[in-house]
Amino acid sequence: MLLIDLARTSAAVAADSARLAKIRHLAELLGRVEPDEAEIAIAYLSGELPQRAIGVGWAGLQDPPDPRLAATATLRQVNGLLDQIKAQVGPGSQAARKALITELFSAATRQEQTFLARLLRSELRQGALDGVMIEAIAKAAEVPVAEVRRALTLRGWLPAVGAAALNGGVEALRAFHLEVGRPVSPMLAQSATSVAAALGKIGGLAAVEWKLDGVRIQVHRSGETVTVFTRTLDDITAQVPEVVEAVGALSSQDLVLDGEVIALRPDGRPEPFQITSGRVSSRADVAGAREKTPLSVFFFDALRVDGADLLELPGESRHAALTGVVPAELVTPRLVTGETATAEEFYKDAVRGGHEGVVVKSPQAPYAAGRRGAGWIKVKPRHTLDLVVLAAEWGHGRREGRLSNLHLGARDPLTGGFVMLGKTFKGLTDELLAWQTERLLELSDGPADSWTVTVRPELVVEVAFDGVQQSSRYAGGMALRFARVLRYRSDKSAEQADTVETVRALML
DNA sequence: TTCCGACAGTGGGGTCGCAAT
DNA sequence: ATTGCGACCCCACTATCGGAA
Repeated sequence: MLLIDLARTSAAVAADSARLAKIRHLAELLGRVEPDEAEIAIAYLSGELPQRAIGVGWAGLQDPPDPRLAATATLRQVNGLLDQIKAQVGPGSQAARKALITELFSAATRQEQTFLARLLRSELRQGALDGVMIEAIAKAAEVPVAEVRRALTLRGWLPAVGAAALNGGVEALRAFHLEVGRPVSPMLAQSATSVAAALGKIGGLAAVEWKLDGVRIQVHRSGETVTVFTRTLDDITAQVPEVVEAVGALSSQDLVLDGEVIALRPDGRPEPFQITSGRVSSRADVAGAREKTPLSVFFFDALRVDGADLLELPGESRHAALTGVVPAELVTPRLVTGETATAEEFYKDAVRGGHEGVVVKSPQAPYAAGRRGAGWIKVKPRHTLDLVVLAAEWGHGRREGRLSNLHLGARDPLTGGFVMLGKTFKGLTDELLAWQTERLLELSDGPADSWTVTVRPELVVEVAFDGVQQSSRYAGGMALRFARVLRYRSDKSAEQADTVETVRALML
């Protein structure tokens, strides 16, 4: 199959807003792909690379060569070049990758170049990724969608599942099963604004668990071999020997567990997320890092215990299996209750202990691998501040032509100026985007550069955020975590905005 | 007919490893 | 030694489609 076939399909998918039409376009293409190219086609058209990451990003794609006129590149050729690009390491690799990118783009037409650039930047922008591709695969292979979803749950990588469906039908899909050593996409949680709201969504009895501010892990054990995966299924076994030892010490030889690693201080309170994150991603001198910043591990779910797959079982049964093989000190603190007051007290305890909040879980829900299931609902406290807009950046994609990303500042009473605390683009409706674009252009005091408009500091915006973290990026040494806009405060002037002292007090 | 679940898109701060300067 | 880039850790929120109610 030719690359141009994919580029054309992608353009057609982008041009139709209806999901069913997108599915038709994708299924039509999958219906004529050759068996040995199915994996490549599915990967590209769902916005990922079979190589996963190849070391080329936004900067590496600047100044593409002139496109050619005839479309002759095949999927096999393109994918072979991507393999070569990924294989470049060591001194001179940047130039070597650049040369291969030039070779790749020189062999592409204009439409193919556009498709490749979007694919390599992970910005396909065709309104279809895995979710739509699953349906397209089912349609093209003439198998039930549920069969594709089930196989994906167990295999974790859609191109492999899709190729099996196209080439082997339902039987090939049914051959997928949970394998120790091969990670499963972790189940994710929805959010609620309060414990009461979360309990309301679950209805009746619920399990309430501490939400620890660490790194999600999935641990597999087969005999003496323990492997640790992250949320995106990366293998971090070498960075977390504490986890390997803890699971290796359990009596059960055959396990798949879901949990969190976190750096705790000697008094048991959590370190800031930055500390845990740094420790987990640090590959050099793990033993030394471990001395300084030991990791603790807590498990909250079990997907497999001693040969039994538990994914389909209710949450309570999985948790019973977990506590059957893991000692209490390695299990995330948890309470089962139907009482709102009891659950709220537990939540307050967690927050007082320095933790993120809680996850409220349905005792009945199965493990919805790879999905944001309604069976898990997280609740976290929310801080708010009234901050001043210092500048705004032009948006991309559907926000093109709109001022989108706001630079947020707190008042500094000492200087009479403002200290930047970060940016946010979240929480804005289309209506608000239109309004702020107009208003900010009125307040503009000239563009700082081609994508940022600086403004007179007059507009006050109420911002919600999860916490304040240390920052080397901003002059005040602080940055907001997960800032989002709640509303503009047209009733307030900049002199009434919150001050840096208020923010600094939140960091302690 | 209305409601709501699932998905895609739009980007945020921080940290590490690596290659280039 | 420092800098820039890519990848990945944490992530919130809105708009939209189409099936469920």
